Amino acid sequence: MYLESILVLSQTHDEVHSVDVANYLGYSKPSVSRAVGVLRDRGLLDMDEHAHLILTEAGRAIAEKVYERHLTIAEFLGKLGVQASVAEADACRIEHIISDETFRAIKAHLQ
Amino acid sequence: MYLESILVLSQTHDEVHSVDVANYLGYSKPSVSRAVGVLRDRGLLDMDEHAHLILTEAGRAIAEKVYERHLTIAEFLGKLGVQASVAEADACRIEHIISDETFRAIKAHLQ
DNA sequence: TATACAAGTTAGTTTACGCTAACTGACGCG
DNA sequence: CGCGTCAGTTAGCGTAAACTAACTTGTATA
Repeated sequence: MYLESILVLSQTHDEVHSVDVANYLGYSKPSVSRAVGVLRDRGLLDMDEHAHLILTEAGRAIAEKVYERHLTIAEFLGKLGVQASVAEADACRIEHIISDETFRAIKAHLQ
Repeated sequence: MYLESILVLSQTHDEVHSVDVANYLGYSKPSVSRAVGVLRDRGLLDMDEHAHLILTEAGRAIAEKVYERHLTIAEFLGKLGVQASVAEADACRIEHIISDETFRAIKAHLQ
């Protein structure tokens, strides 16, 4: 979720700070600070000297995978007749828990 | 998940014990014992003098709702072409997180 | 230049939910 | 009769991920 948020925010902001992620997700600054530390330890993002959050290649790959799932699932739910705002919210939860196989089936169904 | 397990087990067992739930879910006895305590405090189940687990009306309602979701989602994923065992596993996770609206849309689609 | 705010971190708390180890109590069997 | 086993509970641990309070630090402005 954090990686995905950074990716999404980077599409509309030149630079992404921890505080932007906190506002976007509705979390506290310390929660984001902790998460950034964990993700940095795992080699998924870096912070430059101005505290801008930069996804590494590995982090960007994960973020893009999750974001693609998000868009696909939300579109899929929309086609099932689910209201857009609800589809968004459910996509946020579903994107993290379904198997690759189920995701591929959903994607194939849309095409 | 616990309530749903008790409902499912009660379909094949005359009586459901904590240890049955533990085996079914692959959790330890203390984990089930704690969960049973929490669910009892919330008025969702009772234990009789022989430690049989009995769902209350409220508990049964939740268990049936979740179980219906499980069956419906698994069937839905099956129709999308997801392998049965994977559909089962994904249904287990999805059933707990989707909104009522999304569930209704899935159910309507099957009919 | 001093102050005040904004961003980020540190420290410590809470809740949830797994676990193991060890205790209690009932029950069957040699 | 006593002993082992099985079910359930208690106590305590670990991790994850949220929180608040309070600290640091850098920057902008009055």
